[in-house]
Amino acid sequence: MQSGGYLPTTNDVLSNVFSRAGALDDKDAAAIARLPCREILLKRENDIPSDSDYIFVLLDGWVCGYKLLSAGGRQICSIHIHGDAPHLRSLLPLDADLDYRALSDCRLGLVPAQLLRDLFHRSVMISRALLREVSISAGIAEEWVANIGRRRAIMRVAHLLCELACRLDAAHGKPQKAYIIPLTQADLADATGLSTVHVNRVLQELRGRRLVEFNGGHLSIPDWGRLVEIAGFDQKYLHLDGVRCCTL
Amino acid sequence: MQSGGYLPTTNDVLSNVFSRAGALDDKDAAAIARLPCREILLKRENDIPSDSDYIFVLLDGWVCGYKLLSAGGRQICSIHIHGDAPHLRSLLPLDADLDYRALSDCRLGLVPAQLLRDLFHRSVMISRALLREVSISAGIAEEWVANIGRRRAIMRVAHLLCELACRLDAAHGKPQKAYIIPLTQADLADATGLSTVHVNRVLQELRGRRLVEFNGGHLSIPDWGRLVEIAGFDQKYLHLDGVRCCTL
DNA sequence: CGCCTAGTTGACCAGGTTCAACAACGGTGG
DNA sequence: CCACCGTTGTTGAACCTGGTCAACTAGGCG
Repeated sequence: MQSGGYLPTTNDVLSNVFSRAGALDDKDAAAIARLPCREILLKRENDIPSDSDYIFVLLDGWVCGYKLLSAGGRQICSIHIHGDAPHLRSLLPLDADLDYRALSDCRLGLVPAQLLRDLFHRSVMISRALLREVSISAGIAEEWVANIGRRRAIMRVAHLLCELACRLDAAHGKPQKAYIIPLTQADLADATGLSTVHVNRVLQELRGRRLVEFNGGHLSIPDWGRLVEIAGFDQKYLHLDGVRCCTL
Repeated sequence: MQSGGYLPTTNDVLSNVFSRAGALDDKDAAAIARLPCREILLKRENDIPSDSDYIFVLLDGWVCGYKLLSAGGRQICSIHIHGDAPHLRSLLPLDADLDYRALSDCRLGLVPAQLLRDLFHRSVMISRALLREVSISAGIAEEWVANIGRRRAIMRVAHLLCELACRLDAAHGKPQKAYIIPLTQADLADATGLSTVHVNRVLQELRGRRLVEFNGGHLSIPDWGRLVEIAGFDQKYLHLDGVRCCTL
């Protein structure tokens, strides 16, 4: 886990997520602040127990949503950082499509699903916010389809790193000089549809071209402009409105 | 276009989509029935004009959501059939991530976006239904990520055909003997992240193994069980609850 | 008839995979 | 303190899936 001094609570994260679509009124804000939450710690590589009575939000650390294929192999379909609430989708009575796993040691907040569901039914702003979240995550998945389906290996990896850098900038509210990204090369491979060996070679190529340094979970991007260019990256799909993203 | 005698109206389609998450009360049903709608015809290969004042639903024919990449090439990220309302997501004031294009001649229903937005703000059932739709489409996009990222060419094509067959079955309310799928091999290629030449070879292989006949837009599946098996297909992610899908 | 689109085929090529071995590192237990 | 182990990253060589290019066929339609 990486965050500095201050530790956000589960209620903070929920209130932040729900107000992204527009300010909440006092009643909703109070209801969210009153939700009884519980925290748990999870070690890297552990699956998040899927308990349909609770929704988790990510307070600190990294999580991915993944699928194991019958043919063998794993595909990571989504990556989440502190402050994300990917699991909100499970408020709907749809079977879970994804399993979630900790990519780093992490801290999760658990909220009783039924209470959130009640909130969603009562408040227009909250249902709108939820819709917005799910809608954005659908857009990200579609960008991943395009990334994996139609880009070369080097572009794929560059594109993913661009996305993660932008989202970290947004989460911190300002452009970062360097990033802590606790993914292994195997994780990158499973997220980009490549083999770990090839991810390794691609990273060397990116390093050789002075575009990216990625070592031991530490990412730095000496030339953001050129990286964006070769990745074909356009951050619009992330909808990080308001937050100026990365250095231009 | 393919549907037989009866022609659903835009209001029919909306009411059907919105009641998938649970029965609508009389007030909502009436409000939907009262929405003023307009129909337009669109020729194959034409983009659907993106007018943020209107939401389109697909009354007849096929449509895809796609992206053009800066590196060149097109990726189809979603495919839609009659009765689908993919564009509902644009009720949110988020920039459109996808462009939509007719894969066949088709008939669209246009609904004033603001009226739908009002409905969404007033009705819990409708907001829930919308969330459900968007959530399912996110799940489908994630399955596509896994399909393109981690499956061989033959599995990818087989998987896509399985998905389309299931969705057509569901749209018609019962398993079909054969399917009309007006996609070219180039369309299949852009949806699966392959080249058209390779899609051609894969289709020959599938035909050679007596698993799939696909010619001139006509699909038949002599051995559904084996096709599902080699595709690694599991229809759960489509959430076509209630409709028994395809022949087992 | 000529044109355009969709499908088909062959030859060649390259991007990426696979396998295997090894290096670097940190953690753990004796 | 060191030996051992597991994990992650790195390298090389062989291989192969799938891409590219180019030519050709078959229909459909003005």
